Amino acid sequence: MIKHEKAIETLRLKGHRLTPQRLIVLSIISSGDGHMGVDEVYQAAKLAYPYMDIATVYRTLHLFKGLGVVTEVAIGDRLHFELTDPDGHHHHMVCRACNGAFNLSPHYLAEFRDTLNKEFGFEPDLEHFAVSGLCANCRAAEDATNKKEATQD
Amino acid sequence: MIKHEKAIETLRLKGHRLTPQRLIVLSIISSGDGHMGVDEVYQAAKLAYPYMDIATVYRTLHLFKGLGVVTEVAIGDRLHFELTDPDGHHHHMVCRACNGAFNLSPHYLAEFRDTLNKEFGFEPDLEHFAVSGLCANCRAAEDATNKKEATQD
DNA sequence: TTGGTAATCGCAAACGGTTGCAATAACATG
DNA sequence: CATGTTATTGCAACCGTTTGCGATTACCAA
Repeated sequence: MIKHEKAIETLRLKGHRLTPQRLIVLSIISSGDGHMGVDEVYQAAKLAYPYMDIATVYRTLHLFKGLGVVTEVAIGDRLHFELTDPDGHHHHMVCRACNGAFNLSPHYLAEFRDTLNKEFGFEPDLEHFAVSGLCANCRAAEDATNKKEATQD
Repeated sequence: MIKHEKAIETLRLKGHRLTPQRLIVLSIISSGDGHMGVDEVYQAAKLAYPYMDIATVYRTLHLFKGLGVVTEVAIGDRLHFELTDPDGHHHHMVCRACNGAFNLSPHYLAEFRDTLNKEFGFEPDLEHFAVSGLCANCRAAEDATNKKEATQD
């Protein structure tokens, strides 16, 4: 719970107000393990404070993100948030079949970033980075039932 | 306009119907150069066929995407579409400051994919891949006016 | 050419997420 | 502790995108 207090201090130092809503969202994110969907956070927050509004949840999460307290990761087409990892960032690989999320050490992205920097002067945003794809399990499963047809709406 | 006809044949072969709406969307995407925003496509389509609905545009683009006819690329938080490049894919770097999109040869992603494959057995979806970041111009501009405060909502 | 039928359409409502605005409340100051 | 200022809230409306549904229409077979 040290992170908790450090985040609160960050809030105060930057001149942001300490509202019950913010403390609730912070404690929910802190107590959950790993990334949480926005609605997960919202539902949990409503238990603690029934007037909680989804807009407040979004605003709070964006504020925390700007302060570096939480990290945003897009999983599928939904936003998820987790406490920023203090001992170095990690990234995610998200399987499009099973929706499983796997951590990816920044090491594997370092050379990619270097290349983009050198070749194009482009500085990629890798903090909030998730690579979509197929995990080893689902690849095996898909190879088994080998169907590759254009999906149709 | 060969792509055009090939795409039409793909539609028929897979058992999809050749509707005027689909042909219109196809010709718009074919005639535009590079990726187009959905609303761009929609507005152009309404000129050709005033009853065109935005839902139909989305459904058509998703169908084309499933067939490999067009490629989806998320720019900022909006979807864009372009004719699938037949001579090898390319990817995009999108600047978060100026929203400019720069093409990225697949070569620069190849080693990244190889690493993920080898280390994790993970096969990334790099077809519809855009790297967000800061382009060389905007980095220079940002260095000049050196402000780095937590953004606030 | 004429049906029959299922894919596709247009519409409207819903989704996840964002934003404008008036009311509220956190904090500083006296 | 009372007061003023201003950030923050809850609400409702909006955005881009998706989806359910009844009406339409492309396509196939007769």
